[in-house]
Amino acid sequence: MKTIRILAVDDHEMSTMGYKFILEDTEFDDFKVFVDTAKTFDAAVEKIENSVNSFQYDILLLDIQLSQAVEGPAKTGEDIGIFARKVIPKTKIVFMSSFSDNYRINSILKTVDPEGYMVKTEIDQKSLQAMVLTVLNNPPYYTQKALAAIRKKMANDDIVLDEKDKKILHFLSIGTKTKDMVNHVSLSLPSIENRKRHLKSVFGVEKQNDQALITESRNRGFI
Amino acid sequence: MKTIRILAVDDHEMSTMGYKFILEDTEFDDFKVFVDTAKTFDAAVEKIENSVNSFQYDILLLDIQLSQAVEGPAKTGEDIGIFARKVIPKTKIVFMSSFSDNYRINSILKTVDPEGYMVKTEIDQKSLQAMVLTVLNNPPYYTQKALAAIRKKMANDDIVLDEKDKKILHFLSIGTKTKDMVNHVSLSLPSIENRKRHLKSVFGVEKQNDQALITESRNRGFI
DNA sequence: ATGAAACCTTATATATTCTATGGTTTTTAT
DNA sequence: ATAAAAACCATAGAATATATAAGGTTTCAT
Repeated sequence: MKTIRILAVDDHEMSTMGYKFILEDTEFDDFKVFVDTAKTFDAAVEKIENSVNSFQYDILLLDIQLSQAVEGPAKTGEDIGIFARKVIPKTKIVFMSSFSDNYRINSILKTVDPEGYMVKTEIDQKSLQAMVLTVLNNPPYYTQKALAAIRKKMANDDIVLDEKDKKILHFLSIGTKTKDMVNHVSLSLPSIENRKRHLKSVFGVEKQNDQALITESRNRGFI
Repeated sequence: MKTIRILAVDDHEMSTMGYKFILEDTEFDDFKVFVDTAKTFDAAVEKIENSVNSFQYDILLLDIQLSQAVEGPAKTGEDIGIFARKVIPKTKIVFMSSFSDNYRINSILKTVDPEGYMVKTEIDQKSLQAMVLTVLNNPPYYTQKALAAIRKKMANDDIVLDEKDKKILHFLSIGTKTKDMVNHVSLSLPSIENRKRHLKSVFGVEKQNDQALITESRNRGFI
């Protein structure tokens, strides 16, 4: 019988062990599953590299946030995904993330375009099994919370914000004063005001205060 | 026991009857289902209007293409959805469509943002029942083919085309010659050439012919 | 009441995009 | 193989949109 090889990457050993026990104990029709695990970015990359010229994993289960071994730029599950797409493009990638916020999901769906995205609170035995089957045969597999975020994005797909708009929204959301934004956004004060006005009109909160703008951008998944 | 009221709109009576028989025969835990049907745009709108000040439907099942009663601008299920969102915003809307092309799905997801989208070839008893439950309790519900289209869109979300770009791609795909496009796009010939060049660079098919551009835009779900 | 920040307006400057023109290369039909 | 048609490319000037500077008004907190 065919063996499906899975590599589960998560700094919480309990998670990877959970995936391993559940999936290896499941009786699939056409195959059995073997789950390999890795706890760090480096360990995961090494296992992937070793697999390139031999068996190659069928599925990668990636947590997004991994604890850092050394100081420096954060090495996340997203980076593992980007790396894996290059060296083993045929391997299916599924993110297992505690993040259900739109911003993060949107980012992952663009940079890696994974075959699956599961929000951790929605993972259980049944969904894990369904995920494996769907990802292998007829991707993608998204859990409900991921789907809800995706739906929001699709509904607001006509609204396009450039980097400056996003920065303005971000600084606004953390309470930065408009006049202080010139230090962060590389635009003149009137331009920033102008863009804020424009954003308010785009989000349908004309003539309302900044709080309304922040709330609405959050609702639509832009912050 | 609570009754869930559904209005199914489709010009093929076989479809609406199928939904009716299956759903009314299903034993749901907390409710039973009553399915009303309509075969035309006008009949559907009338039933919706009549419901506004009385029971109000819980779910609308809408086919996109409806046969035309009179000549004139096509009145589609999409229009019914837009109308329903205005007069009965709390009613859940699900499209039951033969279209699985990206363009159509993307459009619907923006204009109506329905709680569900089912591609007809994927509809069966089980999926119908799951759809009702999901849409009522935890939307959205999309079938796999719809999901595949949505995934494509999300992965290419950074590429933004305006109306003129879309027209150029469309006319290109139906074999219109570049020089003839000036009659359709309201741009000068050099501008069209320029946009084509730009599109090719955006889609990563620089220095290749138009066929490559068309193929790539199709792959990414823009045509 | 007063100062600070936010908000708005107008004129000018800057940048982007479109067009017109004229050329070169590629394709197509004979 | 060759001539005509279409596609492709480059440049300069026109049109459009966006940013800035300067100055005024409104709003809010103390």
